[in-house]
Amino acid sequence: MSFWLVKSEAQVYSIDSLRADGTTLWDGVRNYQARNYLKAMQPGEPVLFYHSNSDPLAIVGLAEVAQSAQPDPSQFDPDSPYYDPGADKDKPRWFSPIFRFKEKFSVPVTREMLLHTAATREMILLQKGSRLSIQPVQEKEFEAVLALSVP
DNA sequence: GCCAACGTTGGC
DNA sequence: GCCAACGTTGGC
Repeated sequence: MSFWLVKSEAQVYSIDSLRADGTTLWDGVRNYQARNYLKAMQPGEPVLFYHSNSDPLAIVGLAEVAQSAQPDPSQFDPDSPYYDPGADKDKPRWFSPIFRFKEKFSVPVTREMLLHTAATREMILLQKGSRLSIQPVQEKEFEAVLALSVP
């Protein structure tokens, strides 16, 4: 069982968008390391949902993997901003799991809180220059985030 | 708005 | 295969 964190800009796709949709195909990721993590995700695994480029910067809720990765359809769509002319239908380059909404935290777990908590201070999210939009999270970090989300 | 940290591209 | 130029991410 692995634990994950995904980043999303609140103005683009927020935890409220996910709650409204119920489930969503996580398309458009065009980074190989992130792609490898997406492919490793298994149904039922928990996914922390982080708002980047937002105020507050915070983990705002919890999702889970509803379905493991399938070829990302946007790579084949010339009208999509995520179109990849180098992608081959027989050998897709990019993959998308489906996430399911679980909960929106009543208390957003802010970057500030994470930095000031011993158990979360070392998260990849907080490392200087880390731009990975899909990250593995240690179990102890995951548990600490849930604890912080309880008022 | 700035800029550091990366990832990617393309000329050689 | 190197590396400079460029584009993007994302915190501040």
